[in-house]
Amino acid sequence: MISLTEENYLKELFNLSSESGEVNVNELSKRLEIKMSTVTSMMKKLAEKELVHYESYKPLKLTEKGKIEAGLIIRKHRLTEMFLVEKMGFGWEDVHEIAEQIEHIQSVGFFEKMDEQLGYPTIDPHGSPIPDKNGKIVWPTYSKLSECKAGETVRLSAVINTSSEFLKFLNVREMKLGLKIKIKSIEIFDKSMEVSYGKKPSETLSNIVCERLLVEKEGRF
Amino acid sequence: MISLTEENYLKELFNLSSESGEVNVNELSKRLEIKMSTVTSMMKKLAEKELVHYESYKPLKLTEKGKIEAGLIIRKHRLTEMFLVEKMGFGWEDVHEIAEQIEHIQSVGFFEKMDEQLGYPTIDPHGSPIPDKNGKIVWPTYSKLSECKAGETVRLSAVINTSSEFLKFLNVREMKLGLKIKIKSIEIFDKSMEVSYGKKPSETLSNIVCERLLVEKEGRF
DNA sequence: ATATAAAGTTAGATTAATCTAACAAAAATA
DNA sequence: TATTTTTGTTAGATTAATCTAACTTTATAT
Repeated sequence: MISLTEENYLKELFNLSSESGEVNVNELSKRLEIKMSTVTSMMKKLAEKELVHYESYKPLKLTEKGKIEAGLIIRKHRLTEMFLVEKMGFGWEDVHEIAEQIEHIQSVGFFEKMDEQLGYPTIDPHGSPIPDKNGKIVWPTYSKLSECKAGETVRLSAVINTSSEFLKFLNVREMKLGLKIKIKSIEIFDKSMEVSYGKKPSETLSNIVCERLLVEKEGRF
Repeated sequence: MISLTEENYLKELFNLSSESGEVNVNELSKRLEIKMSTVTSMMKKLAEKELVHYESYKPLKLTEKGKIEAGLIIRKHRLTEMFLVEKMGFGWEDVHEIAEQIEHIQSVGFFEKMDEQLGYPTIDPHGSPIPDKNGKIVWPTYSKLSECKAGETVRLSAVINTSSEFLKFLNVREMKLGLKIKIKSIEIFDKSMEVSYGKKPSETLSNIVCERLLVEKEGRF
């Protein structure tokens, strides 16, 4: 049995390793807001349970079993977010906090019903892929908007940061997933971008923002 | 702040006192499947927090504050059960276990959305009243079917036991809330009742069952 | 009314999850 | 390379929630 606390460690390990590859105790500690000493002892416990490969002073790694368990928790989180947006009328900026709690509900039927009612979605409201019933996840090949070139037209496919402040920022600018964005020019000095999209003929997006927007390049035709 | 564990004690205290009036440590202990010694120490803790009136060897009583807090938890439980049945397609026999978990979710918006989508319901799928936003509850004046007389026609308004076995028993017999039931006769020996309802011209219900069915007497006309 | 049973309490131990403080290893820098 | 900083570990304490075992109070039954 995996405790709620252990679930949180597994989930953050999973998230951190998809973001930054290698995960160390310090990073995990900061992310969970739990002291390093506590993280170390929890890693030993999770290693006992064969959910984590742990060696002193080495980077942390989930075992295959750990990845699956983490994937299943993230599946519950993302299905919940989708349900909250699609079926309950929440904005994408309000769902994270609730999903953080509902992801720990133990009930196969509950999440199966959500999945079914949503028509078996594969991405959540922020564009992140939803792991399948076996906990497996496939990340589509998105690029950061910040890495695109002037003149390109791209489609907004996901957002990296799901903080409600960032999402509200996007709301104000009428930016949502699926939006077609044209990159008009890039300021070399600060890498800010002048773009057009929807009804907006010209908006400037800072590099900080562009780093957090994932896009797909439009087939040229 | 009230912990999840404390919430469970408050809720069971509330439920037991509406069922049986006075609540003692032993009953609460059995209901929560927690040893009496643990219950005693938790009662002292809840008394510290002014949620329970506690005196050694005396029956347990919620304070006004404790009743409100308990009412708010039960509100979340019953709104959830209603949501699961009405909006997610669960049967009334499957919702208790899930609601036991979701009742602990901390999010005002989540339960407000449920309430709104359900049209501000006042009873849950088992006929129990849903406490209002202030944690206040009003029990309608139901009678037990077992206390009715032969010849009476009554309407099934609530079920006392929400165990999935009992509810499945009712499902098999096509009994659901709102059903009009005619009491044809009562067997004096074991107090079982011969009744008719819906498409069933004659069914026998044991006293055990009749004790768990709450009904409203139909206005005679 | 006294003995027995049931209910309730107290003391002390246990477990999970956390912390602080001291120490050790690894990485960065002078 | 030697020193300093950062990162990681260990040891020991703390808190919440639980338990067992011993004891006490209240209720029940002869």
